Amino acid sequence: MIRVLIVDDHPLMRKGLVMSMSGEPDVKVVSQASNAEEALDALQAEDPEMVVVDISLPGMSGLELIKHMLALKPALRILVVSRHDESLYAERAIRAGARGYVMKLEAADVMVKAIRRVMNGGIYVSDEINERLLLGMATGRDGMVKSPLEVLSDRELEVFELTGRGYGTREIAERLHLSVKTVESYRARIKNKLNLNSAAELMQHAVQWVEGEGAG
Amino acid sequence: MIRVLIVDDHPLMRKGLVMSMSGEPDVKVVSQASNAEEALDALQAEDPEMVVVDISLPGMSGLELIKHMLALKPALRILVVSRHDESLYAERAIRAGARGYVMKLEAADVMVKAIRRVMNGGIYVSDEINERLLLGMATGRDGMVKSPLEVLSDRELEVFELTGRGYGTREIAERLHLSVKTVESYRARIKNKLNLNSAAELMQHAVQWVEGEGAG
DNA sequence: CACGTCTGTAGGGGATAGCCCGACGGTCTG
DNA sequence: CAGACCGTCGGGCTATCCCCTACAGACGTG
Repeated sequence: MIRVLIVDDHPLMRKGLVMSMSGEPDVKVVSQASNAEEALDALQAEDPEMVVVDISLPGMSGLELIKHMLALKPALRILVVSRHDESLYAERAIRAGARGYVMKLEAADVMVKAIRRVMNGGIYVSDEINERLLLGMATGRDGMVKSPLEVLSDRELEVFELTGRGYGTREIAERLHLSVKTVESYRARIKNKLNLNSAAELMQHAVQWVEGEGAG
Repeated sequence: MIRVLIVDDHPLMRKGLVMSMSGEPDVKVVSQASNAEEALDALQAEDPEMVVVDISLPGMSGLELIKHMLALKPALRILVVSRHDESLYAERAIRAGARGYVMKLEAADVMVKAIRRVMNGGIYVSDEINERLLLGMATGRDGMVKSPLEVLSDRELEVFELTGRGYGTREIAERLHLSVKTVESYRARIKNKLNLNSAAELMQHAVQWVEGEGAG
């Protein structure tokens, strides 16, 4: 029996995930959470074997959540679902320790397949992503298209995305539970990495990027 | 019996939507579609009373789809679900003829409530959005989103546009040969007119507007 | 192994921008 | 003609920006 915790801020999506697993007699959803705090609580309370987690939680702290959960339970199997088809999110997720990455656009049977693969000790990503990951490893991870996703660190990317969604420095700090000063540091580093000269330019590019990614 | 068509590009979300309605004996999902074309086909084939549609579809936007569907079946009741908490989307959706707007973040019972309200001839939006619409009506305008072009004065629009191009207050002042204080005044008035609460939000909307030149 | 670099976190301090006030003459409109 | 909107600014307080510094852990590379 595989005991699963679901973490997604969309109640309807949680329902969809539950339903997609309902056909599997040996898979049981033991708890659900809608944010990182609830997820960590549920992790302690229910001690599931697997967590299915949306990386785009409010505050986009999905990657952080993965790291925290693995710090608490290193043997935990984590499967990421995301609305992003951006394969670099997958790469980040895997690097953070997740065992699989499934796009929400994919059907329910893919979910089940991914869960089984992960429970058997494997890693599940789409063929396309798999190829890119292998390619990246083979070529020493450079020579691809330069996008914020490539250059920015996890934390920087979170700040970048929230910036693009119209949040101010203070709001971002609150959302990520960081000092305003830390957020300022990230913004400075982002500007540096992306060759931007002012906060206005940073905002502009962040908004454009978020728009283009369909994130939000 | 309310016959419902579901339009969403996420299979899991469709499952969630179906599940959220499964408790209602008089509501039946007769068809599902993952894009606008399928939706229009299903509309013709099944002739449902209601459509639950995600506005963020690939390709043709949900708003366009709504207009097309209403052109074909004017009596159709359309309920929009969206991942955006952006109230601008809700207003656009209602203006396009939808009878309701529900965020995916909200729970299943809200969905059911919204469906019932809409089927009874009403309109369902969140309290917050409702308040904004009423407020808009109370202050003269009919609550519909007007493009910045319509609401803003010439000078305000210039500032808005330059803001969206990534210029800071000082740069704008220089370009327009104005005092920084004057530019600040315009920005304040713009925020007021567009119901924006911070400089970050202003930037965000300005960038989006400049990008799409007012299209949604 | 030591050294540099990247990352995550954060503070100090001066410069700047944002934000809430008010103001004043002009235009347009009911 | 009163009232709203428009273009234009200032005062003054706060928040943000921006540049510097710091430091510990990870990571890599000579």
